[in-house]
Amino acid sequence: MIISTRGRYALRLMTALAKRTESAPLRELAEQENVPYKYAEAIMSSLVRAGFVESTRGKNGGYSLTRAPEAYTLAEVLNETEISLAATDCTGRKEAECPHASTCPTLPVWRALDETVTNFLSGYTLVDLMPK
Amino acid sequence: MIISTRGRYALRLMTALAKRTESAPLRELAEQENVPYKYAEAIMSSLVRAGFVESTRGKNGGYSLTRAPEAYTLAEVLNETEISLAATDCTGRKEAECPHASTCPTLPVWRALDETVTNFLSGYTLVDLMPK
DNA sequence: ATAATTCCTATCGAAAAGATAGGAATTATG
DNA sequence: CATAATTCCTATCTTTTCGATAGGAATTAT
Repeated sequence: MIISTRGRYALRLMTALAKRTESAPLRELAEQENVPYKYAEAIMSSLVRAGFVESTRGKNGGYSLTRAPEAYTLAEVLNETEISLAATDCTGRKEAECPHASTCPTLPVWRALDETVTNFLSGYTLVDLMPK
Repeated sequence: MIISTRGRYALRLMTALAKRTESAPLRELAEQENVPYKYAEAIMSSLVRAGFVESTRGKNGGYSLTRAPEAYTLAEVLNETEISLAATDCTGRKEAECPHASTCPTLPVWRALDETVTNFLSGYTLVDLMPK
C-alpha cells in the first residue's frame, strides 16, 4: 500500500479547503470530509509545517491554502503526509543502512519504480480530485 | 511501501533457484540469501501454490523453477507474494466495500496508478535481478 | 530404520497506522 | 475583561500488519 488513509485524508481536507474562499475552521472541514477531528488536527499541523496551508489562530481562525489548487501536485502533498512513498525500504529514508546497496542488482529497479510513481503523481493536482 | 520484505525474499529465493540446475533444498537457498528458514518455508509454499516453483518431498527433495527465469515477470511474482500491490485500499482486495466508489473523483487516479505500477513491473523479469 | 526434506497449523512480538484525550496558547468580540 | 472559538502541543491507546518462530506430521531416498 503506497497511499495510506492519512495521505488520502490530507488530500480530502485540502480539496475541501479549495472550495472555500475564506479561512475555514477545521471542525467544519473534518465533519464535511468525515475525517476524525483529532486525527485531522495532526494532519493539518504537518501541512502547515510544509507550508501547504496557512493557519490563523483564535476565534474566527481556521485554515486556508497558500496556493491555487492547481499548483499542488499529488506527489508533493503525499510526500509530505505519507511516511514514505518509496517502493521499498531499500530506497526509502533508511536507504543508507543497506550494506549491499552498491552491488544489489535489484536496487536500480526499485529506484526506477519510485521515479515512475513520482512522475505519475506529479501529473495530477488537487483540481483533478475535485468534482466538476 | 509497495514492496515488502516478503516479496523481496520471494524474488531472491527465486533468483537463487534460477542459478541451480537441479532441485535445491530450501535450507541452502535460505542460508545463501539470508532469509530466515522458517519464513522462507512459508514463502515457498505460496510460490508452489501459485505454480511458480515445484517441490519434491523427502530426502534429496527440494525446489525448482517451473519456467525459464526470463518467463517470470516481477509483476506476477509480487502479486502473489505481497498482500496487495494496490496503491490504496480503495483499489485493493476490499475494493467493493467502499460506498462512494461510483462518485469518488479520486478513485480513477488510484486505478491509473495501479496500472502504471503493474505495467512497470511487467517490464522486468527474474533475469533482470541476477548479477551478470 | 534413519535422515533429510517439504508441508501444515498455530502463535508470538514488534512496528506501524489510525485514532483519541486533555489541555495550553491565541484571538475576536460583546 | 470574560468568554467562546479556535489552533497547537504532547502523550497515549488500540488495532492491524508484518516479520519471524515453533513444533511436529508426512514423505521419500538410502
